[in-house]
Amino acid sequence: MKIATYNINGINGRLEHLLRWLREAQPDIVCLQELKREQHSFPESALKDAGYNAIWQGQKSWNGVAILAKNEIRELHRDLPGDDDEFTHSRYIEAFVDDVVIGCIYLPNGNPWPGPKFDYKLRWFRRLADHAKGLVNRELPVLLVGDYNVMPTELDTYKPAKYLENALFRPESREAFKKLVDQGWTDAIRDLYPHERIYTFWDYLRNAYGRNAGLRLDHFLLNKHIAPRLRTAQVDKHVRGWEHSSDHAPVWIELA
DNA sequence: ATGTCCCTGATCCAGGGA
Repeated sequence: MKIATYNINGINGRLEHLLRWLREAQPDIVCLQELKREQHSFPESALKDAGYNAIWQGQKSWNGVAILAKNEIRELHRDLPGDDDEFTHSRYIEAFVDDVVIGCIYLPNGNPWPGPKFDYKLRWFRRLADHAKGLVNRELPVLLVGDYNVMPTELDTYKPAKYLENALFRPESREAFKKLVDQGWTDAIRDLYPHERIYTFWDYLRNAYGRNAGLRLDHFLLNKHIAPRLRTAQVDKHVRGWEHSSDHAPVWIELA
């Protein structure tokens, strides 16, 4: 089983990219982030024609998450539980697909630090951790997949010193990610490749992709009922090199 | 500070977000 995540940075102008990549990669389940499209205008039929069912939580202009799958999708949540008026962004959707529970995550960016956006990121992180605590020990395979907007360690950025004041690399953000993982999750890519520099994002600025000035922001967290099934992982880096691509590349793992 | 790209809403550009 192949499970992927792709921050598409606007599905409006990127549907053809998505379809092209789906054709070549043939993932079984895909988590998408940054749809930047309203709920009613999601390209459901184009994806259906491509062989994928979908559930999604859209929003005008910003955010937006979706889960695609070749098989039946049973929706569990369209947001993190709780009806706090503070959290109005479309950043989480969760479903039961095949034999797994999968949460699709688009964590707030949080820049600039310090400031209200950074505080919001940490509050959102706490809310995710509260929910994750209830999932990690479920007697089911569970995955929390998506754009965490965190580089967990110095290995996850081409130039750590440059990011010390960046919300994606602030100690508070890294600590929040570590606390989440320490609940009992496996960071799939780091587990398979403990010492390699692996990036999933290259900024549009300053020819970052050409210089391989990347960041690892997109992560797969696996609970103990699925971590032993992990076989391989890959970043489809070439997709970032396509014309008018997203600033993220698709990333996938293969499970036995 | 800068660079680039996507989005919106009001003009063919500015401002917010990443």
